[in-house]
Amino acid sequence: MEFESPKMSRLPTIRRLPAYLRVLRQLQGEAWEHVSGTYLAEQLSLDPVQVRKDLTITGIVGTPRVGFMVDDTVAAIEAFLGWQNATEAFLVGVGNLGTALLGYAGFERHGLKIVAAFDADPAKIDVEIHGKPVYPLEKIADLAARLRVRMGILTVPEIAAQAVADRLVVAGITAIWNFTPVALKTPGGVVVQNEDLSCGLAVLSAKLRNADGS
Amino acid sequence: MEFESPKMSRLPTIRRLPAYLRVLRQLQGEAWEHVSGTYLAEQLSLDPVQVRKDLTITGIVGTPRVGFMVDDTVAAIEAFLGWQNATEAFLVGVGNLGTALLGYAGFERHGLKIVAAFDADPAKIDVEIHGKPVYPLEKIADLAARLRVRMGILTVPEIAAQAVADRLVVAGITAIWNFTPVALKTPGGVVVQNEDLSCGLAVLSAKLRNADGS
DNA sequence: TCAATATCGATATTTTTTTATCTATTATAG
DNA sequence: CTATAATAGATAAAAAAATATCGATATTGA
Repeated sequence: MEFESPKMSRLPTIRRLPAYLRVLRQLQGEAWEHVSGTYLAEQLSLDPVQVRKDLTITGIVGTPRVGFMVDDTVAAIEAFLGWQNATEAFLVGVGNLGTALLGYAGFERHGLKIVAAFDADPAKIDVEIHGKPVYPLEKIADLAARLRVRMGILTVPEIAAQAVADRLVVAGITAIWNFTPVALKTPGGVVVQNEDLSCGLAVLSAKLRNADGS
Repeated sequence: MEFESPKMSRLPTIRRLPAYLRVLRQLQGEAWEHVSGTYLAEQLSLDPVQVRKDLTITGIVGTPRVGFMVDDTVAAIEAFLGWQNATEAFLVGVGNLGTALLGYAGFERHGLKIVAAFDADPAKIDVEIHGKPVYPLEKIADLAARLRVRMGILTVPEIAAQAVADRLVVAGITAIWNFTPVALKTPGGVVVQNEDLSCGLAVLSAKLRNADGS
């Protein structure tokens, strides 16, 4: 017999949780008490069975003929993702994309708080961008240790990606949100989430070519 | 017996194609003639069998003991994705993220050319951002028809997402790259690719919580 | 109280994706 | 010219995910 690990992978499920959360928060604003999986499914163009199955990963249970308690479900998803209290993060690479992410207020609703940014370009140092201070790369290790920051957001040019990632790892960063297209090599124990825009563009291109190509 | 459609879905495969392309282009720069699936797999931390299987979707064939012709493989992937000649696109919503995307030069290597931007805010109209003109939303339909643009990049605030998407569809746009977290309702025949950052953040959060939580 | 219905949760089935195994081919070395 | 090793490609197996089915339960209205 095999013990059930409290959480197997279920990556597709995890990717859908923020969508549930978004709808649920809106319902909170409208003072709903309960919501059915069927309703969530309709809002998100998903299958009701899939919604219910996804929600089980958080441990929440619904009641027949009633649905799920809205507040409890929000709490369960947030707890599952660790979004109740914000994770502090560094952002490295204050280019177009890095600047945009620094200015995105929505992260705070997603348990993420960017506390400092870093860049190799001296011209960008010591100015604040969207209220966040920008430091030279050399300060990463020192600040990471002092502020106990463990997450890094990587928005540097492709050519610098691996070197900066190495620097983050040395500084004790254990989670990297990688916006470069580079497949980073990191030691075990460091988790990396790749966010390569070209993947999505490829899917869209393929769909488009297939939709009108034939 | 069942006919093989020339391309079944194979979405995960399609998402990996840009990564192969990136490595292959680098090899082109170093004047490699051939490359083995094994080498590509190493570079991208993938399984060699998966690489070979993925590449078959493009129709490219390799030769034993040699591998794949680099130039031919690049051409095959680009042809499969329709990236040989650029698709022209509109971008709607010139906020932080929209501005960043307007400034991203890499799209041109991915068969995408943003030809115009749109925004609801009068203060943003009639200025160029990263060399791209910004027009009011009202001009979408007219310009889409005249320039025969079929792809729209959606970077508006969540609250405006569905309305703007509707406007794009009316204007004849058939492909929407959706950077809002909204599950858009669109008529059949319109392809939508969602690029919700919070999905990736959720995965990273779950991995992180799981890595040190236990 | 009782029947009807909406809804959850569990189980089963199908589909998709990944991984493994095996065979055939071809460049290279002897 | 032959043996060997690296590699593609096909087939099969395993794992993961999506989808369907069914029984149980709680609310509603008669």
